[in-house]
Amino acid sequence: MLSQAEENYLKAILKLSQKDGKSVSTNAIADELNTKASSVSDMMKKLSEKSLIHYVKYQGVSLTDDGKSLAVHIVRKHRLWEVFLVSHLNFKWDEVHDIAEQLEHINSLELVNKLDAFLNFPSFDPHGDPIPNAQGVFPKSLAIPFSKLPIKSRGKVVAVVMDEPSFLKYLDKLNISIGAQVEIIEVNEFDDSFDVIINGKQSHISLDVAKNILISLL
Amino acid sequence: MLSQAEENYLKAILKLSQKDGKSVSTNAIADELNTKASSVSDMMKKLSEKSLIHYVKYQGVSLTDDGKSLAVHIVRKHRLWEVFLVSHLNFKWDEVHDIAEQLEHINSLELVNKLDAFLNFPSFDPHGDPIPNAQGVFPKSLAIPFSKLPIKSRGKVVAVVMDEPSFLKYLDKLNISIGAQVEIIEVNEFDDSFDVIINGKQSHISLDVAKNILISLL
DNA sequence: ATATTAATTTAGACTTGTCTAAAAATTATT
DNA sequence: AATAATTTTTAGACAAGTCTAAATTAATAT
Repeated sequence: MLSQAEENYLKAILKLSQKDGKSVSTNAIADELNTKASSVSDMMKKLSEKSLIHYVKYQGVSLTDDGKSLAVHIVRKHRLWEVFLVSHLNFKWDEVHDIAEQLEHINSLELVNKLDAFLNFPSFDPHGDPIPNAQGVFPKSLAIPFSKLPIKSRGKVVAVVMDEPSFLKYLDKLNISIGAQVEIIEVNEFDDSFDVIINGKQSHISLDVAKNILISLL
Repeated sequence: MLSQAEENYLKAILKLSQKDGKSVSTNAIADELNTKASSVSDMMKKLSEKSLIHYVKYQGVSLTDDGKSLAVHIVRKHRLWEVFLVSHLNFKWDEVHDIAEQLEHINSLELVNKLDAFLNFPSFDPHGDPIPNAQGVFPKSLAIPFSKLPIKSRGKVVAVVMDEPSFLKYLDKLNISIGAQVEIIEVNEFDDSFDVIINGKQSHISLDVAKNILISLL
């Protein structure tokens, strides 16, 4: 049985190692968890003793198979709860993160699997992030960043990379939601912004925003 | 913001003061929470500092208005989650306690109230225990113990007093569930047991069991 | 290749919640 | 009412998780 703190560290390491390459640095973890590097060092010792991470002093860490499957399971819980909150309790997609952060630590395999069934085994959460199945396997998606969508080809929004509420609310304002049809009509070189069409209506977005929207080609 | 430990103490004090009279003893709390009297003493100081209990050394404790409303809110969450687990996730009534014990500590007023609405504002949980509303008011019920049901008058099971899984499973075996029609046809003085009719079928239960089943007269 | 800078770890301290053992207060007994 | 038994509290210790400040290792720059 892991503590919530330990679970949060595993999750952070998973997230960072999925984003970047292999080994994750102490500082990166401290950043991700808003804690201090010294606290991370302490915890790395503990997780290493439990064989959940590979840890060599000063060399960064990576998850063991055990650690990874625990971390993936936490992500699974987080995302399933997010689906529940949005699709059954009428939360908006920018409101669910903090609550799911708590719910992900509820401990009951039976609960998770029954929730999964109740929700009809969803493959993606409200932000389009993939939900691992009971075996820990992530569904594949061929999404590309909106910023890489070839000019004049049409795509469908399938996910967002960031899930900060402020960003999600901004997307709401732009009328961008999962499933929206989009197209780039022009790239403005001087400020790296895009003229785009969203569900038929012309609009304008920055590179930073475009990078955080994932598209599947139509 | 209270810790889970603090919340559990408040809940225990509420439970004990609802059962017995007024002031709750250190030992009773220790018993209820499977902890030691010395740990209780420590925590009583802390809760008292936060004005959640009235505490005079060696005199037992009682909840303040603040403490009581917090405790009631935890009970509310616990019971709402139990309803969800049984009515939407197909758990049995003897399986939900431990999971609800975890879920009751999830912190989000909005979540609780949306869950309440989603469940259609239930008044009783799967064990027949009353669910306080958002204002902390418990629904009234006129239930009496099965053991006090007058002979030959018919009643309906509305709640159980104990919620230990073993007891609930035993009730399942006897075909006793919330809503079952019951009647006492004879009291056996020599062993304080009852000959009863449950949903039309004759059966036999002990005083201990009968005391833990609550009935409303039909 | 050595000096400087940055990253990481250690040492020591603090908080929360728990425990055991001993002391103090209350309650029960005769 | 004095003593015995029980209950409750205190004192001191410990584990988990965090922090600051100092020390160590690694990386970078001259």
